[in-house]
Amino acid sequence: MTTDLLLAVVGPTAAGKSSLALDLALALDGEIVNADSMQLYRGLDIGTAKLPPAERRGVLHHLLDVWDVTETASVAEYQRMARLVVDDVLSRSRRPVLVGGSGLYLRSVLDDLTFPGTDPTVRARLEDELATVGAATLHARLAGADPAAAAAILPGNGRRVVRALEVIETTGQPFTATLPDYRYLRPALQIGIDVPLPELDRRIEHRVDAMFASGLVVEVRGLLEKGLKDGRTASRALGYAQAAAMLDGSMSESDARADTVRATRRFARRQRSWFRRDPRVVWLRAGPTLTDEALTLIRRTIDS
RNA sequence: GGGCAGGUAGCUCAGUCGGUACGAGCGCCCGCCUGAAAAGCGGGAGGUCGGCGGUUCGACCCCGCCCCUGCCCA
Repeated sequence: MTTDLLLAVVGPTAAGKSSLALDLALALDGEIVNADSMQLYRGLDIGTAKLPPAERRGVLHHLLDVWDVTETASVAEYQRMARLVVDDVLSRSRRPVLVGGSGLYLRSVLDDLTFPGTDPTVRARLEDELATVGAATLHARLAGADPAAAAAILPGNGRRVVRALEVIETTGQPFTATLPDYRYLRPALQIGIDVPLPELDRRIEHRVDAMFASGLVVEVRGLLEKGLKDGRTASRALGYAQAAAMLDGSMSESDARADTVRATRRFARRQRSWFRRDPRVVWLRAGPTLTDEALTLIRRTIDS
């Protein structure tokens, strides 16, 4: 009997995670813990498909609206917050239900990941170098300092090369460039929602249309006044970047919409490949019996 | 009816002064991923070059006819 089982609802965007999570939380005395990097932002509502308070059916939601749009997202910070929340929920004998499509964020909670610290000064200097000398040069330097990391990071991936160099410089330790094996820190069950690709693509298109129709552009106009442009992460959110481009006249509305659909589809594929890789995810087909199947699976897991 | 431009990867377009299409961007498929992860990075599959005929050892590139698209003239 596992009383402290952690639940997670995962899968690509627009698969129906929020809805299933809500059903599960209602049936199991659960509380939702957001694991979506963009829903952590205050004000990113329509474009992130954040469930409006009125539709939360009384279920407690954690880790929504905690970052200002100008802040840069950070898994490490999310990890700290999420672990505190999970412990708190469990301490009240409630069941945490993590929901979100940010794979690394999920793993930062479920698995034993430790993120080495960061140093803004070192980071800024390296990013500056990246801009001037290019990724290949920095990768060559990495090869000298940490051959294993260099072998694991592709030379063109400037971002990761910079991060690796930053860690090596600030900690004096080599950079671990590969994720740890799939092993839960504490009992957990990840339920993946499986939606056939053509169907998923259709849902994405409808969702994007609905977002534009229900005021995404107005939302973005307001966020721009709050400094969205200065936000390194939030400004790149799907739909937000496009709506902003539309507002500054560099993109037509129909292009913004089409580009958002395209980018979201690509994103969904990246999510799929991330979650499919994790052998622990139990996939259930989207459909009318999804909630029941999930509940059966959960009860069986708890009793075993 | 006449003139001009053009018809090359799913799309937009390069290209070969005749010698097996060097293609590019986007899209598509697949994968990677430890402090930006809705980000970042990589791999792959797709064209026989509008159609027919001719010239030539050899044509996508030359010639003829035809079809299609756009613009112009009438």
